[in-house]
Amino acid sequence: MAVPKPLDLPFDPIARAAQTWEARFGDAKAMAAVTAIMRVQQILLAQLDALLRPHGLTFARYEALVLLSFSRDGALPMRLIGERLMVHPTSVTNTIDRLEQQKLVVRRPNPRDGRGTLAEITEDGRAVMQRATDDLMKAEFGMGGFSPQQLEDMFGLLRGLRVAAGDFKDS
Amino acid sequence: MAVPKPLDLPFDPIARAAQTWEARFGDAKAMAAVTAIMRVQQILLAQLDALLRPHGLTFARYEALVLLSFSRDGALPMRLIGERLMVHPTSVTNTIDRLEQQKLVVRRPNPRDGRGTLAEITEDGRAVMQRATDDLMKAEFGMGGFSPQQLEDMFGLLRGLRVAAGDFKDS
DNA sequence: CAAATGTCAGTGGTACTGAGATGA
DNA sequence: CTCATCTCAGTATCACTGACATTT
Repeated sequence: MAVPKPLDLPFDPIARAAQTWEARFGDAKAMAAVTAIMRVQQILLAQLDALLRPHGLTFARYEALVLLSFSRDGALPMRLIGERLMVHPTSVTNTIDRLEQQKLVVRRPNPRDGRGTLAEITEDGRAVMQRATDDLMKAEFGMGGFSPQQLEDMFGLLRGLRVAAGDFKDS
Repeated sequence: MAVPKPLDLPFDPIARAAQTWEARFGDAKAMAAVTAIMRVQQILLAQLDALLRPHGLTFARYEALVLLSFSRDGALPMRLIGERLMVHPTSVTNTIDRLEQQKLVVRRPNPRDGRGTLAEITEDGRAVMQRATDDLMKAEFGMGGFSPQQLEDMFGLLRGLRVAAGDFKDS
């Protein structure tokens, strides 16, 4: 996925849609916020994937590598990976399949559960993850335009929605 | 896409990853904000698609219908649709293809440009759009947990990133 | 036995590249 | 002629359903 080309419209297309919406349907704040989130996610994902492509990674695979590298012995059950990354079990299978083909991860049976499989990051995997992380941090994850306070504000605002969706129990 | 099942983790998986990240790589605010945006987009899209499925729509197709219904005579050039919705030309073709199969939109040549094609919303299309909109507004676009002020704050924060990405010129 | 774990096959949606037809 | 518009074929990625084998 390439970085979206600048459109350079002379107006904000979402704000314009919101104006018409107000006149037609009423309050447009929720609609405008949702549309903006969708658009920003698309922009960020395109930027991150462009940064990660030279390393042979997508953002989803990168996240899996980071998670594994953070674990005690570099290995986690498939089930747990899906839980932490909040993705569907079949998506975990797919992600780990690809990482395994790239030799960044190996599968081995879970010694503590005959049903289970562990995904374990390899030395290659750690090296690729480190180089990719350097690039992402240099690019500030595409969030260079924001102050530390704004980043915290955004995380805080979004946290409410994640709790409401049942991702985790608020504590 | 179904609504993601509640995971009900006893902790915030993104916050936990950010903790480890701080210790390992340094400042994690950008990474945490990006990950939260990705997750929230996924949650919202799943909710909206679930609301729209009974109407035979996805969010992308719904947005196209709304845009067309807002236009002066219910018809717009394909090129303009892509510009306003900020999607790739081939994605516009795909979206309009499906809406046309559902008889919610018809294509006709652009009388003012022999190269161009207009997509025009049908009466069926307007009716489906209206019913879908009623449902989405009842569900507050999945943003029921936020105050009007919070919705504006979120839109304002995200606006900066959209301008930086070149979506439109700040005015 | 029921429940959990993981995989596989298949479907549907999105985003893109590259090529090509047509017309401004 | 060049450029813009649109479509098509093909690729990659992702999320999901339903079915299944295996083990707890």
